[in-house]
Amino acid sequence: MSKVRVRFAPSPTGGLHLGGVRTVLYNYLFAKKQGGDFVVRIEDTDQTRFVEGAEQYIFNCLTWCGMEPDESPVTGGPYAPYRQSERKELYRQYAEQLIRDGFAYYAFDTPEELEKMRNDFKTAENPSPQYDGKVRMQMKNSLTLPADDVKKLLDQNTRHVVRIKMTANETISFTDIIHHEVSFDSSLVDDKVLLKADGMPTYHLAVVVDDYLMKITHAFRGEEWLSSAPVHVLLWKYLFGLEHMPQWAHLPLIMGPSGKLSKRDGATYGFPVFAMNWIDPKSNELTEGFKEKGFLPEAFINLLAVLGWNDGSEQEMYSMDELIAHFSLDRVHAAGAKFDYEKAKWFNHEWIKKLPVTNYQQRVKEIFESKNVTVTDDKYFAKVLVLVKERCTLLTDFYDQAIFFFVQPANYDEASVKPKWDNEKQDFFTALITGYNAISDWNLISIETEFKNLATEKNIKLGELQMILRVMLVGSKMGPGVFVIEETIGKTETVNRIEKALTIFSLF
RNA sequence: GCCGCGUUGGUCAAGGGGUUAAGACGCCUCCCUUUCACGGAGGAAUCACGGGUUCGAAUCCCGUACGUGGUACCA
Repeated sequence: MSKVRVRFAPSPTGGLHLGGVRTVLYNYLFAKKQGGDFVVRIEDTDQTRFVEGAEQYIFNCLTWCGMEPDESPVTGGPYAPYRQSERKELYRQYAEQLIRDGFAYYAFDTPEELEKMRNDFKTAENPSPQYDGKVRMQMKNSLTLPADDVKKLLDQNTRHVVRIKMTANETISFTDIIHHEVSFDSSLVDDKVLLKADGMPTYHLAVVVDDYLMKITHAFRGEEWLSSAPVHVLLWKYLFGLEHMPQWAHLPLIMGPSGKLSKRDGATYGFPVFAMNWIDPKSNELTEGFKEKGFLPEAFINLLAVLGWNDGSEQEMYSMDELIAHFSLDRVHAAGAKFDYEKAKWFNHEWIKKLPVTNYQQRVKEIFESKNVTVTDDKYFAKVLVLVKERCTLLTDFYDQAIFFFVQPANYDEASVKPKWDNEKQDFFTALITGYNAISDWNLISIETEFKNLATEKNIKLGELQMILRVMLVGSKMGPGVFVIEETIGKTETVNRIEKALTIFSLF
C-alpha cells in the first residue's frame, strides 16, 4: 500500500474557524498515526475572493496549534507549487481531455442568459433550476451549436466555461469512511462548471486534478461537500480511474447555537469562532480568536478533537501525542455536534491546572504588560502563577486573580468589613503591625504564629480577623490563603498594606 | 421544492437485541475553606414519533416528523 498522504486545502478568504481547525486536526492526526504526509494546499482559484493576509494567517494558526505541514507553499515539497493559482495552466488540458472524450462541453452562456434561464424555468416545485440534463440542450454550448460556430467562437476568444456533462439515470455511489455507502441519482446533479471564463478551474476540477497529481490517498473535508461528491467521483472515473481515487471522509459539521457555526455566532453569543484574531483588511472588522481570548493551544486542540470523536473510553483529556496514538476515523460521529462554549472553557481550565506555568508564563506576562503592569521578576511571577492557576479558566483571568501580588488594592470590599469592624479589631491590627515588624525570619510559620498568638491574646475569633486581613491585602474576598499571600508579597509590603487599610477602616 | 446526511438528558457522548441506559460539561444540594477556587458526596434530567421483526428492541427494518447541508463561472 502506498504511503498515506492527506491534505488540508483551505481557501484564503478570511479567518480560520473551529470547523476548519478540526478538519486540519483530523487530517494531521490521521497522517501522523499512519506515518504519512500532511500537506497544505491553498485553494485560491477564486480571484474575486482573494483576501490580503489570509494565507499567512492560516499558517500562523497552524503554528499556534502545533500542526506543521510536511509540504506547503511555504515549506515547498516535491509536488510544488501548492497554490492553485500558480498551477492555473495545468488544469485546462484536463478540461479539454474531458471534452474530447465527450464528458464535458464548452458553454457560452453569459451570466445574463443564465439568470434568464433560472427565471424562465422557475416554478413552485422547482424554485432553483439547475443547468442540467433537462435544460442544457436549450442553452448556448458546444452540444447545441454547430461545430463551425463553436470553433469560431473559440477562435474569437469568446468568454466561455467548460461544464461537465452529467450522465442521466446513473446511480453514483462511493464508500465514505464515515458515512459508508452513499449514493446519488446522477439525473439530479447539475452540469457543474469545471473551468471558469477566466481560465481558472473551479474547486471541482482542481481538487480532483491536484489530489491525483499530489498522490493524495485520503481526502477529508466538511460534510457540506457531500452533495458535490458525485461530480468528483465522476471526474475521477473519467480522468484517472476510480482505483486511484482517494478514500473520502466527510466530516460532521460543527454547529452553532442556531445552525452551521458562523463567525456571526461569535459576536452574538460571546465566544470565539476563529482560532486567532482576524482583522478583515477591508472593513477593519475584528473577529476574536481562541488564542487571544485566553485559550491554550493544548486545550483548543483537545476540545476540538473530542467534538465528534471519542476512543470509547472515559478519557477526555488528551495531549497531541495521545491523540495521535488513540485517534481513529471509524470512531468519528456521523452526526454534527453543537459547539458548547462552557465545556470549551472547562477544557482550558483543566489544561491550565495540568500544565506547568512555565508553559504559558510568557503569554500571561504579555497580558499583564498589555494592562501596563511591568513584570520585573520572572521567578516571582512564576511563583504567583502557581498560586492562582487553579482559579483561572482563561489565561486572561490571571490578571484579576493575581494583580494584588503586584499592586496595592485600589479599593476595598467595605461592605464585608464594616459590620465586623470595632475598636478591638482596630486595636488588633495596630498591634499586628508591631508584631509583624518584629519578625526577623518572614515565613509562613512565623507569620501565622504571630497572627494566631495575637488573636488568642486579644481573645478575638480567628475567622473574622482573617477575612478582614484578606480584604486589607487583596481588596476583596478572593485569592489563596492569606498567610501565603503575606509570605509572597513580603513583610514590608504586608505591613504597608495593613497600615494603609487601617487609615480607611478606622473611619468606620 | 428537490437531493444528500443525520436524530441517546440542555450540550458532548458510551452502549449496536435482554444493562438499574456509562461518563463529562452545565445546573441544584451538601461537605471542606469564615474568601474565591480546587477537591469530595449527592441530585434533577435522555433513547424524536408511528408501525413492524422478535419471547424480548435505545439497539434490526419501513415510514413520518424534525434538524442540518447542498441546490453559484464560492470554496
